[in-house]
Amino acid sequence: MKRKTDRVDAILAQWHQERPDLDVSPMASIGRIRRCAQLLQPRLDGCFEKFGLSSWEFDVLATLRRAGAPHCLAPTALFSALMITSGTMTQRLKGLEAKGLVVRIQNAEDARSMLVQLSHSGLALIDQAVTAHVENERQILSALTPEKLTQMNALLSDLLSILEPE
Amino acid sequence: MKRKTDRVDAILAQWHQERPDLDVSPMASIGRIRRCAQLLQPRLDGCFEKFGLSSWEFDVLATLRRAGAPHCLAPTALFSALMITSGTMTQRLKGLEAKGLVVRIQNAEDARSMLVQLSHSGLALIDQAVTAHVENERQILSALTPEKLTQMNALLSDLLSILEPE
DNA sequence: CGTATATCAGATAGACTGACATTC
DNA sequence: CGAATGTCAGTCAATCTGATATAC
Repeated sequence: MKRKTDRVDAILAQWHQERPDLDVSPMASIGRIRRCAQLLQPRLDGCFEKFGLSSWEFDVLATLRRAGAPHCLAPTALFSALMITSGTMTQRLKGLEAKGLVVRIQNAEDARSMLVQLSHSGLALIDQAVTAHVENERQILSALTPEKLTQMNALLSDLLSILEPE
Repeated sequence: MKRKTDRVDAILAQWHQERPDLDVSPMASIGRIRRCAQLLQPRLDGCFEKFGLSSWEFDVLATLRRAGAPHCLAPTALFSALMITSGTMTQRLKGLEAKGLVVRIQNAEDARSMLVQLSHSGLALIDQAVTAHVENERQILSALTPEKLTQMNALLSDLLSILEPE
């Protein structure tokens, strides 16, 4: 049984026609990963918006939440985890603090460093948002069988191991 | 044989610890797709830069190149294919025209419409860049077996069919 | 002294919206 | 006239860089 063709197939066919000298097969996997991510983004954003959050706001709050009680991390830990620069982190935290979702407290053990902590409302909000987010993701994936998802995870994990800085 | 754990596994473990009430399994697939795309981006950009191109410049030129001789499309066709607004397309074309990579010509069949065409240097550049791009992608994927790539394509294609607007 | 932490100001790149003129 | 095409000006959100102050 042949699978349905998607737009990446159409692009590959065009390249094959125009550049028969090239073996463009690597475009198939990488193109699909990128296109999936691109199409996923607005679907996820739609859920975040219901909680007044943007994607990056969700990321910061979720990172703090995952860290466990007392839900605080230093800015350095945050921007390292989120793969952004320190200056960007400062900007993000300013915004989240203005919304009352995080508070900045002094780090008793190192006066250079701050600790960013989820506020009560920040904690309550991210807990609700994560619940909805996972449900949204579940809904998006509901058309795929558990077996396929398991396979996909294993394969993507292989790729991720290659891509991740060691 | 168990697969190597990646950072997504670590995130899932944190969520399991902190929110045992949630079944976060959908995060595994979607998280990996997004993280792969995120890590892939700079790897691809690095190749484009060798040709003085940004990612979006490459996208526009590649779309024109794939269309086949005479390598011209209307702006409307371009921004639809690239999923951006018309205003953004105008900006992009202005930049590419300034670099001499495309030319704008009148559409003889519809005076409202323009045709954007690859210039000689634009064609030569994108042909070189695509060759290098595919080789770069091939190198990135070289650690995965052809069988795994085939499986991954089939699974991602299933997901893409769900995500793509019909 | 040299390194690490965090912040800030300024610059930048990229995108979007809404108004517009033109043509179908 | 209503719809479509492309352009433009203006705005915006998000990022980065480099300089700075402080503390280890």
